[in-house]
Amino acid sequence: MVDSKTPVSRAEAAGLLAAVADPIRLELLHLLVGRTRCVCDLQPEPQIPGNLLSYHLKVLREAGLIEGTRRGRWIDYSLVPGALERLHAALPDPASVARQLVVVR
Amino acid sequence: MVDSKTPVSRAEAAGLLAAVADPIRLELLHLLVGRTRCVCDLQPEPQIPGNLLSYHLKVLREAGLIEGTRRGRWIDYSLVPGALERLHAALPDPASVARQLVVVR
DNA sequence: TTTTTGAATCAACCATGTTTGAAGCATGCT
DNA sequence: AGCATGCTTCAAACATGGTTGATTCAAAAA
Repeated sequence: MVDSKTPVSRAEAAGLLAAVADPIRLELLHLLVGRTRCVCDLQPEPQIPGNLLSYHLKVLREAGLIEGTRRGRWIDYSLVPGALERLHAALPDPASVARQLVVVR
Repeated sequence: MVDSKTPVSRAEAAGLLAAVADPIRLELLHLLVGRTRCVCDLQPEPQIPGNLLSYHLKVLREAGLIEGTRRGRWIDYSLVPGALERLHAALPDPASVARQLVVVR
């Protein structure tokens, strides 16, 4: 039974993975797992200039993985619902290997 | 309980994902799920020149995701055991979000 | 041994992505 | 209004990655 909202072409899947295939962006994603954070405490280790941080947030935003909402002077970022599921769905499913090991011959 | 053979730093994880964040390589990976194939029938759609195919296979090989063994004039490629699991482990775990939704605050 | 086949490698070229520095914009404070 | 803060945007410099064409290599066939 397959997730029907993921009709991902290979190109789309690759694009989604590319958004995350960067140490800084992967770190940002981890910082956002399960919580919302203001840009100001979204600094990875080691620290990076603010405009660079902005750039990487933009890449994740344009990939539809995160979203930001303004709160006064600050902008809070959080994962878009289903973002992690969509990422995993972009990868081949390990379970299908097991199935083939059983069925094929 | 965490998979102990995955002490992946963010940089390592990002590198692994980068190996797969390309439409051609993602397609190659899918072609190898559950079966071994000779390079000659590893042609993605649309077809690509042989040397380019070789290049992409090399990227996947150097990432430790696939391996090739020579059989006469041909070389058979297959997934390295655990390759798909390692890829998924490079992404944040969706389950941990659920946990935080329950535990936090 | 020469030729053919399947595949890898190399160097050059082109395209894309990342980083930097400077400028811009919205919000809130005085 | 004027100024400070938090964040984004822009253009230029730089680095990396993908593609191409030519060459090389190993194994098998002639």
